[in-house]
Amino acid sequence: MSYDFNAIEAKWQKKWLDTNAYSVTEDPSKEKYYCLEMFPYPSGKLHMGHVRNYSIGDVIARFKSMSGYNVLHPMGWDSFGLPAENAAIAHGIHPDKWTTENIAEMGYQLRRLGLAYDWDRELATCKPDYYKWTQWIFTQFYEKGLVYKKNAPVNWCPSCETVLANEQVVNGGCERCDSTVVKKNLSQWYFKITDYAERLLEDLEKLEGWPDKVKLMQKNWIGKSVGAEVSFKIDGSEKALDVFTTRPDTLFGATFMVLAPEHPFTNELTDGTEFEVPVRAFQQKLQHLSEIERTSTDVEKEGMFIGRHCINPLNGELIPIYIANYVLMDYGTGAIMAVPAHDERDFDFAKKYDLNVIPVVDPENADIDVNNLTAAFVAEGKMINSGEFNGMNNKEAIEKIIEKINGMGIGEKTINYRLRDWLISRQRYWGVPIPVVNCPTCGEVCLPEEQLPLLLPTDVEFTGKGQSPLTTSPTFMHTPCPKCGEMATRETDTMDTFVDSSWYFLRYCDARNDKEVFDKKKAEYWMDVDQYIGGVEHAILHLLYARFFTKVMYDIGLSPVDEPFKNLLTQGMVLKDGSKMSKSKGNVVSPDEIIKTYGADTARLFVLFASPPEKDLEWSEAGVEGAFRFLNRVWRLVEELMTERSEGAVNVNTKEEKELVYVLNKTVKKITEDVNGRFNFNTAISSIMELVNQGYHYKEAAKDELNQALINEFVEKLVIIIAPFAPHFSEELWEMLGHNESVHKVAWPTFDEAALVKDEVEIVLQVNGKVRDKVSVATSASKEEIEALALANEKVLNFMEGKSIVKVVVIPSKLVNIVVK
RNA sequence: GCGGGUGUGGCGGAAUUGGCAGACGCGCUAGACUUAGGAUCUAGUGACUAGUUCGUGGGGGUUCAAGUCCCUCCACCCGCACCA
Repeated sequence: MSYDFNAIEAKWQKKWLDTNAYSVTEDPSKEKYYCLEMFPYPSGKLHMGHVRNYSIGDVIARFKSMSGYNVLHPMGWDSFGLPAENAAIAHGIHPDKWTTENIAEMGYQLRRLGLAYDWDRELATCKPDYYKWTQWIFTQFYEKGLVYKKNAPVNWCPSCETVLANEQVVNGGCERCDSTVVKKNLSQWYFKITDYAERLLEDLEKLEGWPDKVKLMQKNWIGKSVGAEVSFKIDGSEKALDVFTTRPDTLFGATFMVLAPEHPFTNELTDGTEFEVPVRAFQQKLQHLSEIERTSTDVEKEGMFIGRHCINPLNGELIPIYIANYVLMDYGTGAIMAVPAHDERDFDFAKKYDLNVIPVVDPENADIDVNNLTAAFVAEGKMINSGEFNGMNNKEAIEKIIEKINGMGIGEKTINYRLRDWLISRQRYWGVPIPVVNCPTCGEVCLPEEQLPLLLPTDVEFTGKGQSPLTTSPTFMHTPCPKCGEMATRETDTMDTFVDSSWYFLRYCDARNDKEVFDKKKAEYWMDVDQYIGGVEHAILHLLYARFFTKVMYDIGLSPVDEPFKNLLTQGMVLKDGSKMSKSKGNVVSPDEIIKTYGADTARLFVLFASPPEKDLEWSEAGVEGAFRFLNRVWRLVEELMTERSEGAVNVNTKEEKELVYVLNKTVKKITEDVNGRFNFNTAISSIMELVNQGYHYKEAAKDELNQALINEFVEKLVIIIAPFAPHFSEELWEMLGHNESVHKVAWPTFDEAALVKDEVEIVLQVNGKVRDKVSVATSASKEEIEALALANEKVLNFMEGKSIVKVVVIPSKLVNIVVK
């Protein structure tokens, strides 16, 4: 017979819900703890990744709460997005209906897992009471000059028929549907995240509680390069070509210039010349390539001379101008000075087109042989072929040459970032409408706060083709200009859903506020998020955008902090048979089924026990059964010991009793350390298992002479320390033990340091580093006593026979190593 | 190509400070209880040539002592990918 998890879980879930058990308010007398898991997209059903994510968060929240913190642990829905709209197109269900139903279903599943959320703060980004404030924040950013509209070549997914941010293009394909992304010229809205590039980079250092991996990924994504912009006069023209280089020291080695084929000078310099036709052909060819074909390092470098030259400002040499596929328009100035001797890419290109190679940096101990170069020399060295700079270390020359060109008025030190501005326009319905109208007289006008929320219209057609569905709504499109009252047209783009999730953690602080975005006082109490938990797939996108939003809102005076997440835990994936659970692979295990068969407590316990949180977790049906068996084992033990206990002071006499007290204290210490910041839930649970095993041993050994006060302490502490992991189970046992208050309101147990000191310790005896025997020694024994004991040990003597002692190493309370020869 | 990570029994994983490798769980073996056992309890379970043996991806090194530190090689995973 197993314990009746169905009845127990239903009973306590109802009670927690009816009593708002985990709802919190600001309480200045208590220290706060904000525990947050990345909110889900309501796709239909929870998957095991959710179960894992939320189980981890729940243990932390419950543990912190029992440790005396005022814990904010909210949940909500990232509920705008494409799948809802695709469902509308495919099945004729309105996205709002589809989403609402999914939220209901998944919300039920979350409650079924027994997660300790403050449901009073539940939010959904697709609801007007939330997106009103997303729109309002947009207008605040607009006022600060951090939002702008620009006509630019953008990443276009032909299948989703929408624009994608750079971050949403994965291997040249759409992050969502994998279709090949193409470039398209469109007028689009951007957030000026590049204005914050330096701070987003610098402040990574503040984030001590973040995994290095994530910080490094963000650092690389921001991609700061320090260098110089240099102006090269074009021969036979008044114009000059600007290039960015990180190696101004190699200026004398520039033997050709390369423009991106889209560079405005390309056409300007070739129009009406013999080069016009071939250049156009080359441009056309590149345009038809996908992003990945265009930019992959595997693609062979290709280009052509366009008939003109630049003049090297330092030595007056004429340098031919090329266009080539490997120079990108949207980084730096879209043009480079090519130094084949010291840059791999330029070297490859020069080899292919037989261009001049002039080395200007020599390795310290050898001379470069120009004629036999097989690769560019990219390391540090000594300047050569560089006029007045010869002999200098090249690092030093960087500074000197920048000084020089600065003095000539043709260049200066510059910093470039790989990070691009954040394109937020989406030609889609199911998102936040951009709160802007285009007025024939006033131009672009943001809606004032009293006109927000700008609601999504309902009279739209979902064709899945062409422009934003909002253009099909006659009631939406036309409106008086908020400034002059003349008839104007609305923006029809909606915002990228990453905008919605960039500030939701702030809204949780005051989720029901309909007067302002949130009460700053409340945000001051709760922010920052003490622990954020989610998948590593959000290492760049979501986490970078959320940091950006928080910084801007901090600068505007809205957010009390300029970094949102103090500590970040990135949990691994849930795998089955070695690969990620997916419908197409047919290896999905549904949380519902597991809960039905074993209960939520078992499901939680398994995902926490099977693997440390940041590693991938291999699903195992046998492992789930093991977790279930363990809970039953605890249940029986508590049930059997329940009647054998009595309150009162614990007197410990027998060896068995001492051992139980020792293990009990050790376990409390271990779990506290494992759960608190280290998040080793797997070892925390294994130590509870050891404690339970010890409980059985004690029961067996003591038979009829059970120490009733000790049993009471053991049973109660056992139930308490299991509480964060198996909340319903422990709640029921706690009630059976005669308590009226929830076990989750009980203070986390402390441990007695003194109980961890044993009278005797086991010492390992080694001869030449190999274990030969183990002996029990009084903990207080001196080094000399231990050594004497070791040297008198029969087994040790056996192994020393006929040899002489070289050295004896004694580590108190641990081991003795006798080195013999 | 660049950057980061991982590698321990039949399996998932422990070993937090250089100090007994394999905690805990799964699986397996045996016993007890039982009409029965896919329940439960108890015991055992790294390998073999059974040793003063070998063993943490391979090879080398430092140390009285190495999964842990150093060098080197291999395999797999993740991120970025012509960023001048």
